Amino acid sequence: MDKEYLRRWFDPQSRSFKELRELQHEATLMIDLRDGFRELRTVAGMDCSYLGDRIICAIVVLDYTTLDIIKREHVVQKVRLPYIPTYLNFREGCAMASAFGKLEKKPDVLIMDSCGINHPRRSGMASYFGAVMDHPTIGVSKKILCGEALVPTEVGEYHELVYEGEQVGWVLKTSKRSNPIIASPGHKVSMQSCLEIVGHCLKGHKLPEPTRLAHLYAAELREELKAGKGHQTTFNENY
DNA sequence: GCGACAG
DNA sequence: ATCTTGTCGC
Repeated sequence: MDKEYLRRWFDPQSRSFKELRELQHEATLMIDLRDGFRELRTVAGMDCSYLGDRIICAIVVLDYTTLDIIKREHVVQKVRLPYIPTYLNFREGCAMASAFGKLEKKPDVLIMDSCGINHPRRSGMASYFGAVMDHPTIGVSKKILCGEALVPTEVGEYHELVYEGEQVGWVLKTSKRSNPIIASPGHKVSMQSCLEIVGHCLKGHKLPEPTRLAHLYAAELREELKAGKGHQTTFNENY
């Protein structure tokens, strides 16, 4: 994945929304929803936080069996696009690709704080990123972007999320007090494996460990930057 | 036109 | 996502 390749897929600069939609469509054509991993030894979670005009992307790699942390990486960049529903991949894509690129050993599967195929154009961040990077991904979010589902009320209960007559993910009740979460296949992960992998990573909290820990790490880095430690922290502008 | 809408 | 105080519950 050279810089030019990443720029083409993730940089929203000087591009119209029509062009961005065409890129999403192009990525969608590459999506494969069959399991594309050989074994599950590691799983990573990736999430972003913001500070002013900067975006902080954090990634945490865990041992799949024990869920212990193996590695953490992050990058800080300038934000290039405001938040616009259904175009999140172009807001956070550059930072995510850069942080992911820092990992010498890629995780067997990557869980992202976003949508997978549960997207109006089947191009949620997890699906778009997975297809472009050709890596197994799963999207986990806290709100439904599109689709409908029965509301699970008992911890452990889950239902199919359906959009335009097709199942695009799952809605799961993961903890007593919190609202259900949504899990959707991104790329190279089947609908069944998506449910099993996310279920395996649950540890009593609302979010699965990979994403929960990445979220905490991103928030931690944000506080460090705010405190002025930004210069001794990793600076990684552009891709 | 109006409301909804991942992070 | 971020801005924010107290508050209820395991």
